Amino acid sequence: MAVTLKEVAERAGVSRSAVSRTYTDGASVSPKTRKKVEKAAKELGYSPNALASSLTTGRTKLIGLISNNFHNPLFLEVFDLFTRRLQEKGLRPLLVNLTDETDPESSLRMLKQYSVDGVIVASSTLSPEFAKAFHDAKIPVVHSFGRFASAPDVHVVGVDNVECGRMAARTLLARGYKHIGFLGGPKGATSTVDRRAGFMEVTGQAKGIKVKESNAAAYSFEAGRTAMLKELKGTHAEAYFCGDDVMSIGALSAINSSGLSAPTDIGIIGLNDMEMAKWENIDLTTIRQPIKQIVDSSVELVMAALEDSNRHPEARLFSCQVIERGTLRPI
Amino acid sequence: MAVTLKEVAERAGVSRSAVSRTYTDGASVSPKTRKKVEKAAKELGYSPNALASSLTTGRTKLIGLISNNFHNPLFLEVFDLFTRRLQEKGLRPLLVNLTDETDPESSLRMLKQYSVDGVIVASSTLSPEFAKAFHDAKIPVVHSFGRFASAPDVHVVGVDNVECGRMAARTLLARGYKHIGFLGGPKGATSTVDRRAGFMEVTGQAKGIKVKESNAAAYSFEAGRTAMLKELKGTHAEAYFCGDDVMSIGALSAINSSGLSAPTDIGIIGLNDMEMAKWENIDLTTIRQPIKQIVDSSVELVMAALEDSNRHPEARLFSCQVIERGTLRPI
DNA sequence: ATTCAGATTGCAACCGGTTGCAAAAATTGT
DNA sequence: ACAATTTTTGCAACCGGTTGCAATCTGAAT
Repeated sequence: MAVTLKEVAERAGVSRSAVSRTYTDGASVSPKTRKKVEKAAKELGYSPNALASSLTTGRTKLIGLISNNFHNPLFLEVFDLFTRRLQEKGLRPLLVNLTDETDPESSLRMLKQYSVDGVIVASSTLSPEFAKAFHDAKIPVVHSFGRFASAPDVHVVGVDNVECGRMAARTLLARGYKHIGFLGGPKGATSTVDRRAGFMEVTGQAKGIKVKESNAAAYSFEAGRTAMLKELKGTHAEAYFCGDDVMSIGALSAINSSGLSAPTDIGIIGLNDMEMAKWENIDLTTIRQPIKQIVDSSVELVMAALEDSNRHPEARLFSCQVIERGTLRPI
Repeated sequence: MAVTLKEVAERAGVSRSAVSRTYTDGASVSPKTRKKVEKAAKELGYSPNALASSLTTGRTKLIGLISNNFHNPLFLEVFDLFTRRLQEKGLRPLLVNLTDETDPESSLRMLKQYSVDGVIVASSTLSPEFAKAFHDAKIPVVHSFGRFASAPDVHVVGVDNVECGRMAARTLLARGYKHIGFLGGPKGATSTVDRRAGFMEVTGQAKGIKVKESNAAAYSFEAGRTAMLKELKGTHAEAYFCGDDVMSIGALSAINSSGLSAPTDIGIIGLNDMEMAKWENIDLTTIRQPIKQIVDSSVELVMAALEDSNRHPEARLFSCQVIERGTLRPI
């Protein structure tokens, strides 16, 4: 098998502790022994067993990265950012795909078995109870893209979805749309609920505005398309705020198949600003979530929580921004 | 911290071995003690520390999942499938994002440190040397979506890209295109090289066919779009085989921005059949890679390699299939 | 040369489990 | 009831490291 500390010690003619200390920073080793150890280690091709050391140190540098968003292209970007950032910080992502079939209990148990130092839950649709389960198991957890709460149970990093809803509404009103639609994501999702609240708040206060609302079955292309096709059968609004970018693209597809086009016949504003949104054939006006900042902040927060395990739960919010492209008429 | 085996043993009034054996299958424990142990474990909320046991058993059930494809939507599907499958088999994916900046050496070292049982390299563009490095480190490795070789250095699961090239060429010829184009991915990638070879083989044997070729800088939307825009400046072919689906979508976007359309003015056939390809606004004719089979087979193969570590390297190939949609004219 | 503080070193116990082995208990056969 | 098996059990050593502690070494100060 692999080369062990003992073999290196023998070869270098020092004690096992000396070898160990060479690879532990802050430990006291003379330059001379360090040299000897490093030489022997190189010759033998030794690298310390991180798992064995975790036994005594109590730190594995393993971070559970849990998500159920394996169909939303935005999350490929999110995973990219998370893995890069964690790697930079010397942490290792243990990926968990929380499908509908897998029971959360068993995922939790397995993460405990692998003694992850912390957990990042990357999902807007996941129930807060799930994140809370980790909290109860005394594992630091950060809920990324989670729901804002003024007194959160667990650390949350994300955007204020209520404000996103307001922002979308204001954007549509500013462009003079009089009949506007809220085409939300799945009704149960907290993100949908919050965005709707903000949206309705602003539109409710405006004069002479007609609002209609409906929901798609999921944050997906098909669901967005289906929902928009349904809209087009009745009297549709002049512009819609869609649940997210993927749904928006589905909606646009529905609009085009019906012989209409955006923004001429119907305006669309999405949410997320995933990479595809700026593809020239999509050119979607949308509200950008600052995913890089959310990711970086989540990693930073989970590391901080590692240091101080009963750190008080904290909510970090980032502001969104309207990205003007070609699916809303100009102001 | 967490509850340990010792505490359970004390509570149950049995030896530590008894507890250990309760959680090791195949071990000899009487139903009576097992009951006692399970009771105590439940009361204490005990779950065995997988890392500690790996120390003696030599198995972590950790599988390194390495990729550099964090921008190709196909790979979100691939990650979804991999994580699900690995989870089903009781294995845990340790995700590694091999960016251009990260040096492969250090990733290898880190995976060794975490004593992963095996490694799956999921990438078509990754150099075979990289996969080989693991092989040399005596870690079972499967190169998924890798290049076929009749005498492979490491296990490979994927498709025969040469045959894909032939298939694309035949499909175009069958539709009567006389002037056809190979719009490949990055020139260095083995997948590009192989597909080109197959494509040229078939077109070279056909009579009266004019072939032109060029390459995009990457398997990406932008690169595909840019490459196609360039084509459109000169005299373009009647139909193109594009490097992959994302590139195809970029190419289609270029075609549309130029006031042309597929398949009327130009035909496009892609490769992969990622989910987006069947979106109604894309409706891309393409060659399907059976990614589910590739993934399942990769997991199966890595498990087999775990059993028998000096199993002979094996190449598993799956056949592709043309999926007819709307970007090529009918036969 | 002597003293003494600070740096370096090795010993041995420990982290949370597993496992070979021999002793103890349960089962079987007569 | 007794011997021969088979099963179950606990002891103790081990997996690959870390770390508190006491012993040793070093160099500066006297």
